[in-house]
Amino acid sequence: MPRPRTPLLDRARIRATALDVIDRDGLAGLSMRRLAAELGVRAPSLYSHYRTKDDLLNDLADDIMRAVDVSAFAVDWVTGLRAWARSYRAALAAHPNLVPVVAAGPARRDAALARADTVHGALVAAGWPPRQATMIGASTRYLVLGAAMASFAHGFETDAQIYADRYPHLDQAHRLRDHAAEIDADSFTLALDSFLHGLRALHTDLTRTPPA
Amino acid sequence: MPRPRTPLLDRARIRATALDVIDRDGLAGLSMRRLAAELGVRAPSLYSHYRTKDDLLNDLADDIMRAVDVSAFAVDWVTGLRAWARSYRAALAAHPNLVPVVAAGPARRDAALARADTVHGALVAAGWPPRQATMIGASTRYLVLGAAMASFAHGFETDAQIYADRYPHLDQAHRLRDHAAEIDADSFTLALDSFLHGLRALHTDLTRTPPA
DNA sequence: ACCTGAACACCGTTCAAGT
DNA sequence: ACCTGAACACCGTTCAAGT
Repeated sequence: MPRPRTPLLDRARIRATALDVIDRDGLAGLSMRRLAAELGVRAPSLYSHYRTKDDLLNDLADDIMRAVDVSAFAVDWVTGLRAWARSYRAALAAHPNLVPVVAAGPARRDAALARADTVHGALVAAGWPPRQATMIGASTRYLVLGAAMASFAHGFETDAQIYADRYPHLDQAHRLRDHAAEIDADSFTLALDSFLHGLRALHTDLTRTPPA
Repeated sequence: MPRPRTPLLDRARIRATALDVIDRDGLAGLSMRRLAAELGVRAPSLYSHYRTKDDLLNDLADDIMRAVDVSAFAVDWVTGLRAWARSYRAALAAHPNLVPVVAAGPARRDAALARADTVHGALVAAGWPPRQATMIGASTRYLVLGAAMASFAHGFETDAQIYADRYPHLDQAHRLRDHAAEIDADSFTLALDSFLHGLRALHTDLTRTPPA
């Protein structure tokens, strides 16, 4: 089948199908050949639309980042930070198999950088020194990506009871496996709230003691 | 070359060489063929010692985890938690290319599970309810793995100045790229201290209000 | 401009064969 | 028991060829 009047592929359709495959079969389940087959086409055709598989994956990650909401910084920096972190986590949880790609770095991703820019600007506007603002953004990112990546649910997903007798203290933890998703959510909330609690204390000190 | 009197390979030598290759060329740089070549042998020989590449990678991750120190829980739970988190982070920073394997889950790793068991036991002994102890362990793991995975240094390692005009607030952040490792270290400390600060407050409430 | 078959240089893993 | 060559079923990507 040579070039048809109307193209068989476009970037949006390639991305949508690629994301489906990744959600269904995992990141390792996506190959250019399998993706092409899913699209009714041969692998080399994809290279007419995406220069490399890596470019495609980065575009998918950028799509994910577009769902992250930083609008709550308009209220105040604590509200903004909490809402940012929570929507960031939700965006990743919607496509857990793609998290390693997102974690690999925002280097070339517009949506990720635009949001980082907003966060940094809002924190500086709230009185944080630029370096602290950078650190707060980085810390929050650690927490969100760590929670998405190292989720309790994922960590213990296989072979459950086996450890019970060898690691007595983990027995409790393992019996909680059924509620793993809930534990992940609560652990994230605990970490985020504690973090914000500490930051608020720091910010108070900061505004009480003006820079010399 | 058929079977020599003394075996050419053993698991320890395979692991040492594999870790060298990963440190030097990245996780994607390790293939069974390249590893075999480095060891002066053919790829199939490796399967006489390791059942799969995955088993080998998990053994490497377990080696890393063996360097993680949980002994400070003997002092008190805050000291223990801080020392655990810091030595965990240091262990990962020593082999950053292996972090994705560690993050993928401790499911089958003795060293990781033994440490998780100690942490959980120490927290419960300090008066935390088992579920809270699980959450604290999970949260700390999020933070450590997130910091190792989503390091600021790594995220912006390529193309620096390009973003400066497009994302004005990030200009500062990018000019700090030279100190990226330092920013990562300080961000981790900030997040960890804030987290522990919040936990201490929770623990005080907990011991003041005994369970009904 | 977009899709194709064929090809290149790789993968992880299996297996029969050698000693 | 340990190592080998050959093979299987894959990869990402390139490229000349077709329309």
